[in-house]
Amino acid sequence: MTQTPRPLDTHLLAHDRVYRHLRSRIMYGDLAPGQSLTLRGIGKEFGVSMTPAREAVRRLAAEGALTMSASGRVSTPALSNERIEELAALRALIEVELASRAMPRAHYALIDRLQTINNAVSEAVAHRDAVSYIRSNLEFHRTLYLRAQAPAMLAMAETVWLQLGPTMRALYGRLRRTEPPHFHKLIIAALRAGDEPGLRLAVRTDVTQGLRMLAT
Amino acid sequence: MTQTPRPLDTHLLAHDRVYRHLRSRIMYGDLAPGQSLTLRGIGKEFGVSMTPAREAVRRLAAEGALTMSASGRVSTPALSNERIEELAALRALIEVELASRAMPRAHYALIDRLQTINNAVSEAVAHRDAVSYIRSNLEFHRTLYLRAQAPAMLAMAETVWLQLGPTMRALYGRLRRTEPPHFHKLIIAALRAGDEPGLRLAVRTDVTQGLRMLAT
DNA sequence: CAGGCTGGCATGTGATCACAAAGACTGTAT
DNA sequence: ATACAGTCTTTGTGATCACATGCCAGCCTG
Repeated sequence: MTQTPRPLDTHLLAHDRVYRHLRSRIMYGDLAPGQSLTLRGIGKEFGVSMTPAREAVRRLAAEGALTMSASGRVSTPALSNERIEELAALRALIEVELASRAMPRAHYALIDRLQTINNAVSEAVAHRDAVSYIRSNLEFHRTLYLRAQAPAMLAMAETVWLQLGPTMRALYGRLRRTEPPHFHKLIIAALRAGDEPGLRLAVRTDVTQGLRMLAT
Repeated sequence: MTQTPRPLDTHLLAHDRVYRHLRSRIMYGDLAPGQSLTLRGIGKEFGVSMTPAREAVRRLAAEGALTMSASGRVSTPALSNERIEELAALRALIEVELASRAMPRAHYALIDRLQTINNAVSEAVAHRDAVSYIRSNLEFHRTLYLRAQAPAMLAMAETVWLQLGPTMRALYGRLRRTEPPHFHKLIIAALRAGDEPGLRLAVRTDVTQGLRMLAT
């Protein structure tokens, strides 16, 4: 490692840059479900050839963030209700465990940061900004789970978020809510009180509730 | 190479063929932890160019089945004890849920098949064949979980198996056990009795026990 | 006007190449 | 004998190209 000539963009490898950008877009709901992408289009957009575009796309597809038709056409996935329920259950399982592991290490500074992030969530809800809402909501969860010191579990949770990204966008886009996130307050309260069963319940409910209203 | 000379192999796409073969090798412990691979070597072995080899490798790396150094060198991962503990916890979480969901649909035919597979497990243990042991052991679990009708969860479980593959190989390779798998019998018994809490406990124990003896 | 067919365009796949960087190896000096 | 330096080989990366395939529009026919 001589010296990276680029202070921004930690990894300067083309395929990684493309991967990260696309991943963000998908996870935070910039792309609607069913939207299709082309390798040449991605390449042109990022100023690279098809090769790194293909690697990024295949990686995303492997993580379930994109689906590939038999002919190799890629598009953002349109999830069935069963799939959504399953992914919600997975979120509940993993994230409850992460929260539980994070709790003993959650100091006041962390809780304050969660509070701050949660204000951003409320603001996004008030402005009906779906992308900001998803982004700050996930940041709230990630900030808490980071304290669990369980990178493999966190990676799994993020993979699930990734798969739900376009769907969440579609969901919150047609949502008329303006009330701030109630269950986040419960999470913070349980954290403050050191109430582990309460924390588990609050996380499970928060994670499950949003997806429940998908049942058509 | 205009026409693939191979009528078998359901998917005739080069990168997919390479991916599947490598994945099997890793998951079933054909490769020791820390073993390094080269793209040109893989390409030569499968008779393809570097391009599909790279895609297969990157996909495996994305799934945690291979690690890539900063310079892009790939090798099978040597897991830390914390990582192993974490992955074991993940297995417990997900597989207990899968077993629980599979139980209501577990008919006699399924239990018989589990019994048969378990005999293969016993035989592999008796012959001290680590690869056969891992393969039939995972087949036992997969057969049960398939009944849960939860493809996303099963995929996650398999990803964890994949990450643990080389480590399990190293573990069972230096194991001197010859007794047949006790906890599998408990699982089958709980299934027969319709004892859901017992099933959860049996699965959790079976999944956890093997990795416990890793704590150096 | 409807339905099927054909031709052309768009798109993914895999091979090959040039290049850069990382590692290994060898020879030398201390 | 060991440490260092220079080179030579190995290896990953990304661009480009040829090719096969799938999709779609427009046309023709009934």
